[in-house]
Amino acid sequence: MRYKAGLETRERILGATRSLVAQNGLDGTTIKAICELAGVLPGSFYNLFASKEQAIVTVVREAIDAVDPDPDHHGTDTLQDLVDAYVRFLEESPELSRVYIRIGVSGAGSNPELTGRMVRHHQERVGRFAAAMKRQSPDLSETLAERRAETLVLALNGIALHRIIDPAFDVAWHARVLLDDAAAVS
Amino acid sequence: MRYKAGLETRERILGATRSLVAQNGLDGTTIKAICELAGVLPGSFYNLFASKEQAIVTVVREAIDAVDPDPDHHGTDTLQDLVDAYVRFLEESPELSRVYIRIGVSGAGSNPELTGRMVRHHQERVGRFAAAMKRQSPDLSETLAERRAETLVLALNGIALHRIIDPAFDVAWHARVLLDDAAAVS
DNA sequence: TTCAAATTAGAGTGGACACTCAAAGAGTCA
DNA sequence: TGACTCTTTGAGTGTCCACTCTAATTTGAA
Repeated sequence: MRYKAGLETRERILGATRSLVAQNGLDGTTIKAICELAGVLPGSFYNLFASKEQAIVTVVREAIDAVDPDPDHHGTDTLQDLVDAYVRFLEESPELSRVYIRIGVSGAGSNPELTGRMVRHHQERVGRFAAAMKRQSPDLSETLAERRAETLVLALNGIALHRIIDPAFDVAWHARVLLDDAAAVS
Repeated sequence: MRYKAGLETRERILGATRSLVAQNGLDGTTIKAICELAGVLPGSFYNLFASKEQAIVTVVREAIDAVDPDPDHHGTDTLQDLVDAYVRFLEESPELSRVYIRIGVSGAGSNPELTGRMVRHHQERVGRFAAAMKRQSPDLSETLAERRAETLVLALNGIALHRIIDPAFDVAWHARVLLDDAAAVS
């Protein structure tokens, strides 16, 4: 894995895995399909990855990390910033976002490392939304902000999900409705 | 399929299928597991069902139908009635509701009949929510009510989804937040 | 140019899968 | 009871899966 050729092949394999997981889900993605799309034979695949799962986990990690934008902005962004960032992620990285939603949905399969990562990611995400909420309406109690933030995050996931079935679905508009409704209360 | 024994076996198989699909998803459910849980051998399974898919489709249909409560009430129920009914379904039929969410959400696999059924179900559901919204705030335009209703339905799905990962999740509370937020705007 | 290490090729393995089938066993009529 | 149909049995089939292995080829540092 030190030569240039190997690194290129690795990228081709990850790209193929990303597309296939986005299209067919975690279970529906086979080594054969990955190899064909990447223009590689099984021997090459297993020279670079220990297992099918390793390739998929790599792609999934990539997807989870891509959802959390600008980690530096922690503590300054508004609720709208966070919602906008998510919408942008959904629109600008359709393949990665499909991967992200697929795991969120299928519970990350049976991989414990991935499940743990997804749960932690969710908690962090809710925390970040809750902090933005509290900044916006300081008289909100800590726990109420957390719970309301979770409602919003999960609702956004519900919206994002529908795009797997209907690619033309207007995610931005619906996300905006959720944001406005939440704002109308506080 | 005319004798009593056959009908009983059929029910046992469907029950096993329902549990397994709820637990392991559509792809993760195997004939072997269904047969073991139902206390039946493959030959018996194939005496009653033409394929694994047929058994799964039967269970999925059941789940989709169970979401739509009281079809007679059409045209009289409030938004809160509809939300409450969904929450009740989620809490009282956990297995069916997991099946429902798994397909609604994963795009029903690659079965076109099932996908079509799910899309139609979604549209009807949105229509029913939209009608309740218009009844509540008559000055809402037709299309706006539809789109806002869709936002609500999808957000509810997002909430329901989280229960697959966390069975202790308080669906009712979060559903209420969505309902109240939506009401606060109109 | 040499040569060890990295990379590919591609046939092959064992296991799990959905599904079949012929024969034996029950249930339900006349 | 006889006769017919439905049901169960359980070993068996072919296919596809993730994954392995050996030998050939390519790479790049010295």
